[in-house]
Amino acid sequence: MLSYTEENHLKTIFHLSGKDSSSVTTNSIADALNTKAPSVTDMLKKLSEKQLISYVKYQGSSLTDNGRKLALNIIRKHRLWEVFLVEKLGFNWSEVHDIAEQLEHIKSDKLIKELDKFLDYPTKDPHGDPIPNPAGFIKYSNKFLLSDLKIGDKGKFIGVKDSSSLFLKFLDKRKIALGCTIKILFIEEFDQSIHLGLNDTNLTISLKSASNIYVNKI
Amino acid sequence: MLSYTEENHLKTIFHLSGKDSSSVTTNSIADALNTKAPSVTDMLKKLSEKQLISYVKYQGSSLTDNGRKLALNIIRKHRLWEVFLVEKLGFNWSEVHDIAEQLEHIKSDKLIKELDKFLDYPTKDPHGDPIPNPAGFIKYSNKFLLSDLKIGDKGKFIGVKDSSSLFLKFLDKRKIALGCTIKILFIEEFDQSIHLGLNDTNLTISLKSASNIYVNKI
DNA sequence: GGTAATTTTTAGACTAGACTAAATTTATTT
DNA sequence: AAATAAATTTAGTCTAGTCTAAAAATTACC
Repeated sequence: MLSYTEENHLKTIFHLSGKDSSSVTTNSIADALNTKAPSVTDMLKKLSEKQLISYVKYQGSSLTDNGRKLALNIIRKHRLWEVFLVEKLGFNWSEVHDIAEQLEHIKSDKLIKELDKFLDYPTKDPHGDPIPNPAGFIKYSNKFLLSDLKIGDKGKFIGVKDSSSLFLKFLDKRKIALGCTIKILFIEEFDQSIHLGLNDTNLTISLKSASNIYVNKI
Repeated sequence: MLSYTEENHLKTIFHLSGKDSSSVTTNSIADALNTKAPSVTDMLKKLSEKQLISYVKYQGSSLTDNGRKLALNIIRKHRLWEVFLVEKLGFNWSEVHDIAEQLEHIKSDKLIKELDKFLDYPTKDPHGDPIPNPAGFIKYSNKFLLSDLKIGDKGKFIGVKDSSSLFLKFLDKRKIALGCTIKILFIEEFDQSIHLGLNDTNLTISLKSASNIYVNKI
């Protein structure tokens, strides 16, 4: 049985690792968890003993198959609860993270099984991220921030990061709607503002706005 | 912000206190929480410092108004989650306690507000116990175990403690159904078996069975 | 390739919560 | 009312998780 803290470390290592399960530095974990490096070092030793990560002093850590499976189970729980909060309780996307952060640690396999059924087996959370299946398989999405695309790239608008009504109005005014296709035409060197092609029209948005828009690369 | 352990102590003191908020012994708390007396003593000092209980060395503890309010809020959360598990996720009464025991500690006022609305403002949990309102008011029920009634008492059958299918079949066979009125006719001195009046017929059940049946005294 | 800067680990201390064993207070019994 | 029993608290120890400061290893740079 893993502790709250052990679970959070596993989850964080997974998130920092990326698709290739690459090695993660101690400091990056500490930053992500709002804790200090020595605390993380202690935990890395512990998780290594339990064979959930492979850890080489001074060289970083990566999840073992077992650790990865556990991490994905926590992420599965987190995302299912997010769906519940948004779909059933009427929460906004932006409000659910902190609550799901607590709910993900509730221990009951049956609870998650029944919740999954109750939600009708969703495959994505409210932010568009894929929900791992019970066996720990995850279908990686090709979700990117619009600001991370290069000139010539195309993406389909699937979500926002900051869903304040101010930003949603901003999108509305420019006719940027969920599902529409966006093409990067040009990026200003000076301020990284982006010229987009959208529905046969062109427009320009700031880096700040582009950093709030998620797209599936196509 | 209270810790998991502080919350559990408050809740336990409430449950042991009864309607009159009477004083509770250190050992009884330790027993209820499956811990040892010295651990409880430490916590009593802490809760006393926070003005959540009044604690006199060697004399026992009782909740202050503030502590009572916090305890009732935890109980409110516990019971709302139980309703959710049974009504929405299809759990059986007997399975929900341990999970609700975890869920009751999730911290988010909005979550409970929305859950309450989603469940359509229930007033009782699946075991028939009243759900305190958001202000910390609880309508005490007159729920008793059938085995605690005296000769001549009458009760309305509202629930069972052990809801194993074996026991439910036992009730079925004797036509003891939710809502029916039961009168205590006589109690055998030798083995405390109970002679009941039920729908114009009489029957006898054992103490063990009577200890599994909840009624509202009428 | 040696020195400086950075990262990471070790060492040692702290807190919350738990325990055992011993001491103290309260209750019971004769 | 003294002696014994029971309940409760104190004293001291342990673990998990956290931290700061110092030491060690790695990386970067001239």
